[in-house]
Amino acid sequence: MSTPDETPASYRYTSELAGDIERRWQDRWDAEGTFEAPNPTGDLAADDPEAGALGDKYFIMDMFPYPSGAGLHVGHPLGYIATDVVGRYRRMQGDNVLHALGYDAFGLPAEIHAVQTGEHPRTNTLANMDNMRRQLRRLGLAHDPRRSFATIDPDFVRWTQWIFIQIFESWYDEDQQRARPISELRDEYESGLRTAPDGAAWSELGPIERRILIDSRRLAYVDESPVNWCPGLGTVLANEEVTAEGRSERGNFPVFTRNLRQWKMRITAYSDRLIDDLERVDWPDSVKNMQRNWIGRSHGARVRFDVPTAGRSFDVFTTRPDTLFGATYAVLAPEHELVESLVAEAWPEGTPRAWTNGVETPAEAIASYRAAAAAKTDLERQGGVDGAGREKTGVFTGSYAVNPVNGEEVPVFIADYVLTGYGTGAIMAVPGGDQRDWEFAQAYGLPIVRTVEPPEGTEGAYPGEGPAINSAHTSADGSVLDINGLAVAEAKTAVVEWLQQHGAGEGTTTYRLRDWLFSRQRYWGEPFPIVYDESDQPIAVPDHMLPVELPDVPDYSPKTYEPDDVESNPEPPLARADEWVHVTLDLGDGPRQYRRETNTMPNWAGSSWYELRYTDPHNSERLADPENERYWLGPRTEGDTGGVDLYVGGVEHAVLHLLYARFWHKVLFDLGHVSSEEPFHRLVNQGYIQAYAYVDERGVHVPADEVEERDGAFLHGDRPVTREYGKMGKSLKNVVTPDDMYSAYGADTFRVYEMSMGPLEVSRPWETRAVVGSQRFLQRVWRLLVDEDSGDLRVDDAELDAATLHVLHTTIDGVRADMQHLRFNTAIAKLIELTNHLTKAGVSSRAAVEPLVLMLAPLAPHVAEELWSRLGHDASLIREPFPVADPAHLAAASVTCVIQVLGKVRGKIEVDPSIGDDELQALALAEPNVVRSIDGRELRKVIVKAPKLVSIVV
RNA sequence: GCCGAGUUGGCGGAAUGGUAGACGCGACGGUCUCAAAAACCGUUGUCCGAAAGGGCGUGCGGGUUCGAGUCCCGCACUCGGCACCA
Repeated sequence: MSTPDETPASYRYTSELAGDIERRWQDRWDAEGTFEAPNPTGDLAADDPEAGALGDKYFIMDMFPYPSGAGLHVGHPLGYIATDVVGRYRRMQGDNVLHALGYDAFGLPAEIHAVQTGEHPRTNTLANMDNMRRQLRRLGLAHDPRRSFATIDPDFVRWTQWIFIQIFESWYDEDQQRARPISELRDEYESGLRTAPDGAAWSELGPIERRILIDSRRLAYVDESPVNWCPGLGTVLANEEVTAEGRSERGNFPVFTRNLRQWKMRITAYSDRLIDDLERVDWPDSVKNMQRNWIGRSHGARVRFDVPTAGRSFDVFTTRPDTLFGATYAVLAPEHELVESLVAEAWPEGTPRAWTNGVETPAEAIASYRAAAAAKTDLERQGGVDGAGREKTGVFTGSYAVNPVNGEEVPVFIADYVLTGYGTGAIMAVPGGDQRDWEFAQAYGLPIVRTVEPPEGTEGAYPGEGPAINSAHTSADGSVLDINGLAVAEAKTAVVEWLQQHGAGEGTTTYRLRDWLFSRQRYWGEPFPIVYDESDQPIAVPDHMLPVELPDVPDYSPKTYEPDDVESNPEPPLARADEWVHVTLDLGDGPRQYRRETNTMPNWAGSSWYELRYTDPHNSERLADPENERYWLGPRTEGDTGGVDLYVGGVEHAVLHLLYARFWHKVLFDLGHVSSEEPFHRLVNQGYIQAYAYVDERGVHVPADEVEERDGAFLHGDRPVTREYGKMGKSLKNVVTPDDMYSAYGADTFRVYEMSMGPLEVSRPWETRAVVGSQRFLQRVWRLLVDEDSGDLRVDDAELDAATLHVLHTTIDGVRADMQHLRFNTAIAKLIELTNHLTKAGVSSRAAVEPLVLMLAPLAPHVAEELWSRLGHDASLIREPFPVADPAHLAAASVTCVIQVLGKVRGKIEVDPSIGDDELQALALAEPNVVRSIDGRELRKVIVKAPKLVSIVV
């Protein structure tokens, strides 16, 4: 039992006191609308809008969270705290800061929960959002609460669907390199300015043919083509959602390539702009590289190979037209559309048995090879995760094609090492220059011709640089192509030129990127604003009928199948909602029967445009008023892309969300709906907070907080356990929540600790026992200002001594620089040094502690506000100017000069900062230990960098 | 295989080409206390030395420089992305 005289100081900065302070200030901020950012126009405009009164803007965004049922662990807020520190710092610079947080609330976990419980996914999602809001509010984030939203809000869905319609109602004009309204394409067809790809005139087409022609050009279109079908999930998936192992990113089910009729978005039209505009944004190189890689632009040539016996030709794509003389056979992907027309009636005389797979006729051999390829998962087809050493298989078509540069007849194979969908789905095979072709040639006894001189001792294919060899031919018409001796680059140019002149090919560019598969067979997503009429062609739902809301259904799951059931077909849950699917609508020509699209959008839809909605979250006329969009996102200088000033989030979205959002934003830019060309101007990837987990000898995880470290060993009770490093998660029993930190230390300590652990971009392990260091720091600051026993203010108005002035102003200078560059860890270190100096010097002067409190405010806002108010200020410090260093106090009274002899430090002397070179050299040479080190040797060179360094060479 | 990032004490991490290890955790010693906790003060890369001082030290091997964690060349390892992409 404690007695009164044992009671600890009642005004110590404990977790209880911190909690009281934090809750009090959070309530006050809410009540006063402290973080509301005024808009130029609309419902969030300032009450007394003077022209230009808003000041400079700064728009900060976090990658918004998915409201998971598990709630937050201490890793989640890292980025939110960092952006909050920046926002608070910018406010103290006088900026109008837009910072808010919404919720990315459609998605699979809620749907799975709904399937299991029968509860509508909205119910559970809203409950999860409430819990997250509570956890985040306690952090004291300076968000404008009026601008929060969730992607499932009917108002938000309305504009997601509206954007879909914009994309649906537009086409990509390759000449102008931009999207244009589809009506302008129709006009061009009608006026004869443009003809259909097959040359048919508009006037000759029937109404349905016209619609099909137009529909085929839309940026959002329905298409039957190979897609990733995942029977285990019952849905199709985008390429970006399939792992390298050919499985679904969610659930890890096998994925099969199937021809299915699905919605796609023509993101490939933007390939060049998506690559080129990366130069114009301030993003980490790693993310830029991942996007470049993913889009996969490669320059090369398209070469036409004629097949005289079939009266057909096919194009191949190659990045190495210089090796064309070494093309000794050609390969088509098994799915290539020309395969059937190239298959010979019978095997030519003398066909090697290996080429036929022992089958009687080419048709049968091809059919069985194609069937076998179709039944394989992508992984099986690739023969393993590692590309090396995959066994090459294929079968001869029975036909020969003509190599255009030398007239040689080369056999045409199909083989599954050639992929449909990349390039032209057909290759010229150059075994001398490509390892895969080499392996195939070895297996099938095909000739190998080297066309680049390999280094001595080369075995196998040589894909490198070198002079061209074996590469000359004189055609029947007497024209000569001779590239022997040329280096690769020149040889490429020469061959492409020759191909162009002879109508046999041309230089071209291909991309790895495929169009974005946009439909999902799920319930919990945005319905498509699309209906079909009796001709089965899609029609956009008119704007005034938006949003198209999800119907209530008894069963939220799509039909799922055995994970490896290749023959299964997608069946979305909405297809079973008969009354919703079949509707009577008046689309301008009287009430008619229509059928609704029953797929839903992928959960990337909402995050593809949410940056826009923050700027004008309640606008019911537009997705954002142009004036508001221009103010917050518009370009600020000539050539600037515009976009969010700072976007912080995990690197896991490098090629998913960030690519999709850029694509949508560019479409909206082309169509004139936004003034910015890129959504996010500056991107920072925060690291992950990781954690140790412990496994006992049975391989079972034990609670991490019960493990003790003794003599380098880890023990759970008396049982030894082994340590693993990785994620924080329930199953690993190593979760630490923000709530744990709030109650043990308070939100400010938690914030300071997370920011002090290391650079924002770096992943690091969580260590709860180190948090106390940040608490001690805040306690020392508190103690500088407040008497722990009486609670009285200890601050006086004494003048600062020179040493304190110097420390104070170098700290201000350094902290400002660190804040500018998001180096919060070193900013905190400097604030700790200042605090320790003041503590040691016994200084509690207002002239020192006021700047300290202001500098602390972005990092530990609650305790800073509390101290600021105790210092006698009535108003919040949120817009108080951040301290500015006085250059007069940046120079120290004395400087430590380092004296090196032969590059080694041999002495240190304290000198006046304004000391001259000659005087300093004399002092240095007189220093006893320096004299001893020189040991009478002759001075060959003395480098003096006054006042910090003298370097002596003997 | 290709592309990118990284490798510094027991741990997290600091260092415009100029004192390597700021700041914090931990550990050790001390003050206060009957005692403990908290708080506060001090020590803490390593080896030799009583000390003064000296040797070694930023993944490895070279180089540039009066001087290299930092710049250049080569290599190893770790992490991330892509990958039968022609």
